[in-house]
Amino acid sequence: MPIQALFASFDKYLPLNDEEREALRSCVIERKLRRKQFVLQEAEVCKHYTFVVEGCFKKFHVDTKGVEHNLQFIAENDWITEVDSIHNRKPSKAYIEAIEPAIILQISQRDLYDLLAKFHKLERIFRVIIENRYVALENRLLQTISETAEERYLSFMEQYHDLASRLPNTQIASYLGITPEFLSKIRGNLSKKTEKS
Amino acid sequence: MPIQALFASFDKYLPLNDEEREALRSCVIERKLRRKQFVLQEAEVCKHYTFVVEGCFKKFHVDTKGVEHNLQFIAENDWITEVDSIHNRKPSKAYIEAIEPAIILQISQRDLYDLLAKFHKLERIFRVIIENRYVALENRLLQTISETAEERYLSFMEQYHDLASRLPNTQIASYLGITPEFLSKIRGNLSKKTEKS
DNA sequence: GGAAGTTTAAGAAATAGGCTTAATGTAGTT
DNA sequence: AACTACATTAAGCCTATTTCTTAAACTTCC
Repeated sequence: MPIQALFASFDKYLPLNDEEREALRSCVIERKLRRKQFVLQEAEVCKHYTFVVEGCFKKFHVDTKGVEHNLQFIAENDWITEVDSIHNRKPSKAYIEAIEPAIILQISQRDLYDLLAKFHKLERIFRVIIENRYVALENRLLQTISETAEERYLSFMEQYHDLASRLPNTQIASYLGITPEFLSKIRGNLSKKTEKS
Repeated sequence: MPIQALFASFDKYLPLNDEEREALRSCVIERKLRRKQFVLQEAEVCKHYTFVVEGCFKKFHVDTKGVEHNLQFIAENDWITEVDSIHNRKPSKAYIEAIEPAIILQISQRDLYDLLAKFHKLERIFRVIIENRYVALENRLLQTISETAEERYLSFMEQYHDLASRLPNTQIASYLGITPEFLSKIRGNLSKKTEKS
């Protein structure tokens, strides 16, 4: 049952009681997605908080020259959040797309607000979720600002080593802000270095 | 009274009642800082949530080569938050330093946790505060990733135009990830462009 | 099994942004 | 008020990092 994954994820923060579980269960919608399907497209207002049960997503932005920039990868037991769009009802600046076939659980903005108002515990859990996201994002910014492409690649591999093998290099390159060819060059250099030593 | 600024800031999210105000007042500590004083230093564990009543701060990171990278500026009616450090009791990776003489209000981590546990409304306000921070940070990342130095400068001026005049160029350059000399070059180019048209 | 997409490779080319120096300007401290 | 320590602008040269290009080999997917 996919919803068990959601409960388990919450329980890591604070264990839920039956009432809270029931309330959650009654407003969660399950969806299956194929590769390349979108959860959210640019200019659309995000209507759901989305929990990933299975599969992997990329969140990306298309710049004025038409180039895609991967902002984030989201996989199992993690939340897809387009914070500005869902809370402030603004059109999204980003796309969110499935890289693999996926199962997700969605809660509508309306239902989420009711849940947060009714259960202090859920409000807390969602505060902590967003805090964790904030920390991850700040680390990402730090890396982007102060590291070379090679260092960023190494940081990425360390942080996402489980995911890395599931992702095509083009996607990783877009995350790192370089071309796939250059990523390949970096890998070549690194394997030369390790051979020597 | 500095604490009025804090109440006013909260009231923008959700109006506080007397009990909540009293609880807040009883655990808030006021501090005055001079230029170049630190609120937090690297490797230190952040012990307080800090609200800026007056003055302006920079949050920065020093890389392996000793170069400073400004992550963020924080001014009046905004919160200084070192999320990872305060919540997970980890040593901070960043420094937070006053650029101007400042007045701040601080709540200890312990007191904050009590407040959040006791008052659902405060939990909500702090959730929304961190969400807003997240949105700002995501925009910053987007700019860093997909814009040229000149575009980043223009975005910065748009977003922080009130602050910009209070900040020395060296600080702005460090935020943009370029040298002060190059920032000066960008400004020169831009004023040439506008002269022509 | 064939088409479409990925990865590696390697050399040439572009350019954004750094470095240096120097002269002038501005603020903070005593 | 004067001294000092930073900040800013400018200009020319420079180069490290990436991109671009082409091509061949390898995968994955329907």
